[in-house]
Amino acid sequence: MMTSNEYIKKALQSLKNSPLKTTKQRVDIIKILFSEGNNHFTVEDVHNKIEKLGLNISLATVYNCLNQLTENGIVKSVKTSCNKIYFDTNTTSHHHFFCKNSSTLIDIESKNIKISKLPKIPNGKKLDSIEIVVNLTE
Amino acid sequence: MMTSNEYIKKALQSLKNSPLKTTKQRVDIIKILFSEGNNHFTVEDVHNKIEKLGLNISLATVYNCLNQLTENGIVKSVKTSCNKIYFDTNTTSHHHFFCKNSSTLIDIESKNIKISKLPKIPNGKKLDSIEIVVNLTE
DNA sequence: TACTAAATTAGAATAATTCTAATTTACGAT
DNA sequence: ATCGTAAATTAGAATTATTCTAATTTAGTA
Ligand SMILES: [Mn+2]
Ligand SMILES: [Mn+2]
Ligand SMILES: [Zn+2]
Ligand SMILES: [Zn+2]
Repeated sequence: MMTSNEYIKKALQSLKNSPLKTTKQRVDIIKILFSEGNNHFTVEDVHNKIEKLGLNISLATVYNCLNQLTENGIVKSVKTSCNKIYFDTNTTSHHHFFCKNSSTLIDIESKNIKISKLPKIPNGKKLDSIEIVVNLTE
Repeated sequence: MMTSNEYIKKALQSLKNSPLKTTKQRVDIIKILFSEGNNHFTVEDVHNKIEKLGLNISLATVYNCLNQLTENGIVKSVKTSCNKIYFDTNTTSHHHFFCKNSSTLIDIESKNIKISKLPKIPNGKKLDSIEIVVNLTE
């Protein structure tokens, strides 16, 4: 089990290894994202934390930053049956519980879910990924 | 295998059995939706067909109608990794291929996919539904 | 035929996200 | 250390999908 500081350090190292420049805004956002280990955030969530911390980062930068962290494999984006994009600090292949009442995502590790039968992929296409969402209610 | 006319008749009958009034607009939209048997439509798709047919149905009505058909179990809504809602004439429990290049949905019948292992549902919540999307590329 | 709740409509409003174009910054080269 | 430049940030406008509003029309019933 990694500590939150280890998560942050690892993500900051990935940022350094990426073609992205290490800006104050990106470092602050990474610290927010990874400070609780694996987690799921909307842009709104991140922007709220930024305001609470008294940091001044514009909404456009939050969008830019999260999209570029996604493009560079530092976070992952998850679409749910609600209309916002979630950003996921867990970049491994995994699945989710989604609670419709509280709009929260909970990780399901790949090893804890198993698909034992799949239809054949339509001609001319190839498999990209499988996303399983287990919707919950309270 | 049902003919498209049979699909349309069945859906119009469901409309009659629902608390919704049978209006010209709803009948036209149902004919568009079910004219090719099982299919998936965005609001834009339906509105384009309406314009092509020279029908005059406002966009607000297309939204109202599709939402009410969904609420009354005549169609089903599907969220994908693209940002539009898809409406599905197949109201049975089933899953989907989603081609990211062409933004098209293809049904996967429940019997052709099998989950043999699921983690336990978090305390205090109950299972609502499982949605599997098999993302494809071309 | 008349009544009334429901449906339709055009356009305004909203929500999430992306774009624009001006300013600022990171960082490699001097 | 300073400079030059491509990249990043920013505020605000624009866009996209969808919902809301409130006036008008219609379906189905009495
Ligand atoms: Mn949230
Ligand atoms: Mn479409
Ligand atoms: Zn996750
Ligand atoms: Zn379907």
